[in-house]
Parts: sequence; structure tokens; C-alpha cells
Amino acid sequence: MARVVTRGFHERVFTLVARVPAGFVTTYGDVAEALGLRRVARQVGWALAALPAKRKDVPWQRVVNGKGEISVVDPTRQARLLRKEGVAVDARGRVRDFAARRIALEFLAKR
DNA sequence: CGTATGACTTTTA
DNA sequence: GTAAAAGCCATAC
Repeated sequence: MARVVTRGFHERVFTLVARVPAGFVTTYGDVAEALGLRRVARQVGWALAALPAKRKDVPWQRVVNGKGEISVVDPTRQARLLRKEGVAVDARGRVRDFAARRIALEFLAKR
């Protein structure tokens, strides 16, 4: 079975990201690994970049890089959204207690 | 079908 | 702790 196709790659990314509860964050690498491909972290970010503004069900703001820092060109908006959700963000755009806020991979890839 | 790009990660110094 | 380079793979042209 190793048919891990890219069929709706974005769709899978959105689905996983949508599973992240408010107050928690995840990383591109985690999402990619949850998909079964740790190397596609970039493509995860790509999918979110291509994410249309209509997709309000996808909390793209809860996705940060492996360093727990916002990789978006304009971290201000994302940081503001995260703070609004209860996630403390440093002035440098880094999530406080990132390791603790980082959701478990099992929970993400669950079902 | 080949080349270029990128909201990343990891390794090495 | 920071800095630079390589790797990786889906999308766009």
C-alpha cells in the first residue's frame, strides 16, 4: 500500500491543520510527518500560502516552523491572531513554551 | 516533460 | 547562541 499519493495534498494539510485545537500550535514538519512525509514540510507551508482567504476553517496561524517561530512574511498578523487565541508570542514572533504548546503528532494524525 | 521556486528541516562549522 | 549549505518534494511556468 504505500500509495501515499499527493492526491489532494493541500486538502490533507488543511484537514490536519484544522484538527489543531485553539491554544495549541504545530509545525510544518509535524504536519508533514503526520502526512507520512517529513520532507514535505515546505510543501505544507506552500499549501498554507496557497490557502485562500475564504478558508476560515483552517487555522493556518497555528502552524509555525520547527523553531517555534513564525515564518510568515508578516508575522504581525499571525502573532496577533495567536495572542487572541491565548498563545503567548514573543516580540520576535516566537511562541512561548513552544515545546509545551506543540501538539502531539498522534493527536494530529489521529483518524 | 524540464526548470525554477519556496509560510521548511537538518547538518555542519 | 548564530550562520551557511544541502536536501526534499509538490506546484507553477
